[in-house]
Amino acid sequence: MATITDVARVAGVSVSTVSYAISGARPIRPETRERIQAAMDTLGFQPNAMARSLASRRSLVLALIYPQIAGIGGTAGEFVQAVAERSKEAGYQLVLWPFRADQAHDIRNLARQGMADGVLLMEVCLDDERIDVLEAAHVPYAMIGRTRDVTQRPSVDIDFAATMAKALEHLVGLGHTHIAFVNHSSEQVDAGYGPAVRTAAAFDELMTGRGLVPLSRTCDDSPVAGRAVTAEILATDPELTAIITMNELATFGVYAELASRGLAIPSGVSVLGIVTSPGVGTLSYPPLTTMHSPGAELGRLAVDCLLSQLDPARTPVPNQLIPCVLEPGMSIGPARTDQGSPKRP
Amino acid sequence: MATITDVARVAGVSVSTVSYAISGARPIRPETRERIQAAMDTLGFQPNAMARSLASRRSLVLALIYPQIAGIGGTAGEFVQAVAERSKEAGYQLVLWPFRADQAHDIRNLARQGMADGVLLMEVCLDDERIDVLEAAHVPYAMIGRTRDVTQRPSVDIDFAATMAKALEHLVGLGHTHIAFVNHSSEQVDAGYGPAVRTAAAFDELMTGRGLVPLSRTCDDSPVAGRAVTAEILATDPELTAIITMNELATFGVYAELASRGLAIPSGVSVLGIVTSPGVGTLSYPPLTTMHSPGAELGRLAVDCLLSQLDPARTPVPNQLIPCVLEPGMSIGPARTDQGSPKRP
DNA sequence: CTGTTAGCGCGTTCAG
DNA sequence: CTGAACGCGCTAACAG
Repeated sequence: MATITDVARVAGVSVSTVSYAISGARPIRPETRERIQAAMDTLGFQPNAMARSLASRRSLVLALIYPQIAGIGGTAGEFVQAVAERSKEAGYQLVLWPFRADQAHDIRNLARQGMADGVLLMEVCLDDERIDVLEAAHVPYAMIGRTRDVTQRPSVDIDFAATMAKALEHLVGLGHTHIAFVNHSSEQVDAGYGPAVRTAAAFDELMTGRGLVPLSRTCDDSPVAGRAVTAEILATDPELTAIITMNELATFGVYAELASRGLAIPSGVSVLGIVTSPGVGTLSYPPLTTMHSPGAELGRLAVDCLLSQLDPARTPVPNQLIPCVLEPGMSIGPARTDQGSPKRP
Repeated sequence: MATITDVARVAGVSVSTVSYAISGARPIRPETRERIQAAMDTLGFQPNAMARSLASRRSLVLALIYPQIAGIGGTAGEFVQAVAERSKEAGYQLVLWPFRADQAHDIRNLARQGMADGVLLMEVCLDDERIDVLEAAHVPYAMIGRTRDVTQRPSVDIDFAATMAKALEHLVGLGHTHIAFVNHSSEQVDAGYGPAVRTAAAFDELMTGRGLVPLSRTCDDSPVAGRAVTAEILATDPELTAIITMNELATFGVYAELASRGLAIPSGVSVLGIVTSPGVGTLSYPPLTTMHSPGAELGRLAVDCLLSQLDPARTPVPNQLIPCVLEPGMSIGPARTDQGSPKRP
């Protein structure tokens, strides 16, 4: 493996000249630069990443801390992909740190080893000890999600309130007044999982604000649980005409339960999946109308947000909230009026 | 940030003693060891990863080269997760290198920078130039998938032939003789994408071997394409009673097309999804019977396979082929005999 | 515009 | 069992 010293010798210059030719941190005479380039080419020189990092005190590596990449839909996958690609564009590598939210100290210790210049946190909870630990250790970070206090901590997130507002506007505009919301599991709500908490809060507030009765339910992330909660919802409000789900797996159960009861979509009940991965709508029949997460955009923004802290020269990236994007399907229609249609048992 | 020198000073020993206490490469008197440990604790010492790598010439980092993590189902996500966790267990970090298969030289150059000790290749093609480039550069690697020549190159893979054999055995045992296979897209077949090529070959051979007529079709990865190919298949063989799909997105289209024709599953047509992600079966109604990819197991094995090359002391991991695992659903039944049932138009 | 050189923090010989 | 010292390959003063 050729070193910078080899290049310098072959090119007939000093090592610092080679170093500066590579970094461009100081002007080099074109003629010299060409000799150096030729030497690098013939030697197949590639700068040693470790030596470079040790000397410069910058690893050019970002760490992505995540609890769970797998799972249906690939929202997380899409996000990870965007993060990796944006990092590469910016000249950084991305390492994966599979830590749970309660392993804040392991994260801190790893960060202290200088392997990464900054960390990206996914799935931030309302009260997230990782944030405190990272701030105490002066580790640059950016989070996807938000803690409870919406202070000026670096973050990007989905605008859950705006997403719910758009969802309700759409449905109410079609005459729906009896609308249910199927959330993530109660465990996730209790754990302070931001999306679950914020969206439920927005649903309650917006429904009440419109003089409507919010029917909100938590639901385990599974089709089976989705079926059960649908049955329970229909029993609770026989007038129900629309269901908003924020639980992809459960949504398949919602479809199944409605089908087994002979309730057509959308003529019997309209269904709207929010905060979904792109494309999941097409997996159902009739195609589910969705508002999908802007995963790729969030990924890019998160990287930019973190990089703007690492390099003050970069234009700072403000905290951004991005609403989900409506992806029309065929699962939403006007509210059923029940005129002449058989009552459900 | 405390360094090893600080620890040595506080503990009243030399730096090399601290180093050996950490690595355990040479015996240290218990008393001394304790003083060192105490010093490390009070200083919150964490060894600098870059300095360590530079001196030891080992980065303790593995690189995962992937073309596409996103996509429905999360097979890739499950795999990535397993790789990251196994790496961590083994004391390695995992970096993501988002390169396409045709960027072999970029991969080589990155590897030469010494950022990673070895690379993992996903989605290997039958003729994969990355393998040649990596071997020429003496970069340790392990691949998920196989090249055309099944030589002793380090790899782990799904046993597509065995998977198809089990699938056919199951269906034929239930009386099915008119069986179709829905593959990935023709682009992927033409590109030499291993799973598509090997499984199709196995289908043809096994069907013919049983004296049956193989009806094999490529299909774009989308529900729409799945619908179209299902219609075409049914027109081609009106006696068809079973469909094997290796295309998750298309499978949703298969279901939709069958439903729209009033063909019940499984009484009209049985459907078996192979090489799926775990859990997708439950997304359909009736639940799809699947044979899901052993993604997590493959991930762990791939890491072990690579590590066994980096550290000759490890027990070598042989190339392994793992068949998919049957996950019973409700989409398979005995073959329809057509006695008394209305003929399709 | 270019060269010299002192570190960056740690691993690992070689002496003791 | 312990310590001193060199080197890993490169960056970034400082000196011309």
